[in-house]
Amino acid sequence: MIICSEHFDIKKIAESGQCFRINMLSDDSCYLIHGDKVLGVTMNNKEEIELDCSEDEYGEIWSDYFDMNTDYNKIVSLADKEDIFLNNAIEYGRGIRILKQDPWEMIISFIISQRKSIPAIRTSIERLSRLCGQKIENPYCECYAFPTASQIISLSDEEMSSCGLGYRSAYVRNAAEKMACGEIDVYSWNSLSDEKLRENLLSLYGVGEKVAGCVMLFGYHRLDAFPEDVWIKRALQAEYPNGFPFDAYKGYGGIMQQYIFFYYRNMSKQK
DNA sequence: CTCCAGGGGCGTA
DNA sequence: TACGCCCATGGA
Repeated sequence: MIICSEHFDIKKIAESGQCFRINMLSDDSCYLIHGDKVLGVTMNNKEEIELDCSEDEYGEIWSDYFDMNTDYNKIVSLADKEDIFLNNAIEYGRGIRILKQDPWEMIISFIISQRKSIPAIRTSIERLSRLCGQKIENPYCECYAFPTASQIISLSDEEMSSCGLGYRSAYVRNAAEKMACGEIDVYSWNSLSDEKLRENLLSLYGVGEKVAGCVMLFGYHRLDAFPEDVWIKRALQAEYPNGFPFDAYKGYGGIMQQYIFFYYRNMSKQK
């Protein structure tokens, strides 16, 4: 089916560091893996997006996954008109959305992400899924769902190392053991307050402030979460010597964070 | 408080 | 081909 939005650029979303399972086939075409589904996405032109699914499946799964009920025009219009940097970042990143991804997948993915580049994270997650995830029949690729906790704990240390997890293996195994034995249920954390959710995430071995922030934003859709990695820290230091106006953007600071991250990182790469 | 492991991708020579 | 650089967290 076809959807229309000026805030939907799957390539920018794929490069924005929030999702590691979008595989670009060309500049405007890709497939992505979510749960036990694979979806083909093609950008026919700037504002027309073709999704390879039925209207029913779109309504049941993808509309929510792509967060189509959030009005990005309204949010970006709230940016301070005198903040040239932020307005440039928003214009440059137009099309980025915050996806609603699976909390369990986000916890493990961002534990793996620490001290890794985006391509390296993608490689590790692909290997892990291939090793123990459920195979998904689809017309695009040999695809495997992101593994469950019990699938992960079935792996030997050697198998985990073969995914390039390095010292993160112990973090991943610890979280999977807690989840598999029922000590924690990350899906039930959806109902918690931001503060309690952050506390629970930080209690996991290998999860610090930055990883917790990413999981809150991308796995629990807490739009106030503002994960600060090195790029964001550099951007805020360079562009907001008096501090970023968090209070002015209460309720969607995480969206501003995505625009700033994408813009600043790409500007730095250019030179 | 400071220091540093650890491993894969990437830019540079 | 080879080398240095990047990098989030826990633990010494």
